[in-house]
Amino acid sequence: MIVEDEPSMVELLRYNLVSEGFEVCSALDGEEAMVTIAEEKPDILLLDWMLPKISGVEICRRLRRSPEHKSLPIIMITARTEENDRIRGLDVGADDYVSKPFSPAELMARIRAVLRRHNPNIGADTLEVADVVMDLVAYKVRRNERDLHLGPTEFKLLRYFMERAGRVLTREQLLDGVWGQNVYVEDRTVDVHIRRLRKCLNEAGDADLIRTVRAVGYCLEKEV
Amino acid sequence: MIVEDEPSMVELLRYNLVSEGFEVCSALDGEEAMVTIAEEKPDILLLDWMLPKISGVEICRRLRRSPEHKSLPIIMITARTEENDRIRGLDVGADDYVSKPFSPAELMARIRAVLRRHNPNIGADTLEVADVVMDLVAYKVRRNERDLHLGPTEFKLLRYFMERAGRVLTREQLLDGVWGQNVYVEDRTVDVHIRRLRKCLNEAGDADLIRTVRAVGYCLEKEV
DNA sequence: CTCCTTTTTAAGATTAAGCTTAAAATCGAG
DNA sequence: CTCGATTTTAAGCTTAATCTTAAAAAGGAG
Repeated sequence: MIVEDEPSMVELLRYNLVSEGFEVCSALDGEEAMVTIAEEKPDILLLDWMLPKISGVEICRRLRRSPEHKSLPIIMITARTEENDRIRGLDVGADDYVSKPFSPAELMARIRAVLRRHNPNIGADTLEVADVVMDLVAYKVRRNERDLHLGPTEFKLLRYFMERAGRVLTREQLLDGVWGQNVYVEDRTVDVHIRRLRKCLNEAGDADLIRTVRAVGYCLEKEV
Repeated sequence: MIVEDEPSMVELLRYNLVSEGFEVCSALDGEEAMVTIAEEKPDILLLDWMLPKISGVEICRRLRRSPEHKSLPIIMITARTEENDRIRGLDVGADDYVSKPFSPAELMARIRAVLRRHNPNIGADTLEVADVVMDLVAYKVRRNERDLHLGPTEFKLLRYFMERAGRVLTREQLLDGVWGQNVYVEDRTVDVHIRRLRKCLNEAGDADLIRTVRAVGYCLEKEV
């Protein structure tokens, strides 16, 4: 998520991020940012130091105080190099700082570094849970050196699970996350796709990685 | 529980709360609120300042007077920032105040803060009592490094106990809290589930954590 | 110690949830 | 437009969990 008041900068960043495979959302000022963060639940924040209404510094402070965003990775974008020392001095809890002007390549590198440090799964071009490896660039999934052939929905479903391994997800959450918010399909549909996903994953007689939690939903086990 | 007359606001709040793992109910005006509070017994109230029929302020006052809702946590949602000081001045006994417009993230943070202050167990994603650990995210329970397999009702029952460890709970309270208000089942049914829960908990020959209090109910011991 | 109350236990009936299958509907490539 | 692949729905099947019942055991008062 980009928080930045200058539209041209937003577009520059968005272009670079999207072409690296990220999903991007943005906010133009601090107030909008707080709302959007809650709605979109970003995995990382690119936060401009200077912002209308609530300043970047203030957003950072607020986020660090809130329990569920305490560990949201933040990269601050600051205006001039000379200010850097001062900024780092009055550390507001950002994970990294980048000063304008910066090269997109450098920013991408820093983003990946911060994401990797925080959660090795997000932002990587490959997800790993138990003995399953998902290559997000090649759109391939392997388990135990065996290539799996998944349909589009099974792929998205497995990806959603792998990004949230160890959490029980309700059918409703899965429908929201995998199918989309305003799509109306039956709960039972999830069961069918779970079944297909299981079939592929456990083809070689491996243990079932997807745990059914009766009356709640399903969970991808972190470990075999 | 949300008490708010504007449906779009109710939906926004409900969406955010549900995706954070809360169970949500709501009322559209003060009269309905008083009834629903009695029926649903919420753990916390989000209360709009301005409401048709009985105002939010009045509800707050009434609740604070009533013995069984004296300590029900309340977060007031007020219309404008400028009024805040005045409102806080004529304190009606709410635990916190949030002014519109607010970010859902901020509200969630405040909810968790108020809940934590009131009962450190509710709203947390893991419960610990004696040597039992319940993971509410993964829906797993362990005692002494041993994974327990509980059915849905046993799980909910144990959760209810753990959130109220050390208190004796009547069968009626358990039925209300675990089964729900409008469900009609026999008292004896509780016994059977208690038995099943005990069976799982004490499988490895551990001490019985659930104490029977004759003619009253059951209690989960805080310590072994 | 005895009797009455309450709880525990066990077993069977019922209900609910999830799984499987197949057919209908939809989507997308050629 | 057509065909094949994928997704969705619906129905019946299977299994698990729940509730009830009733008998056995335990607890407490007199």
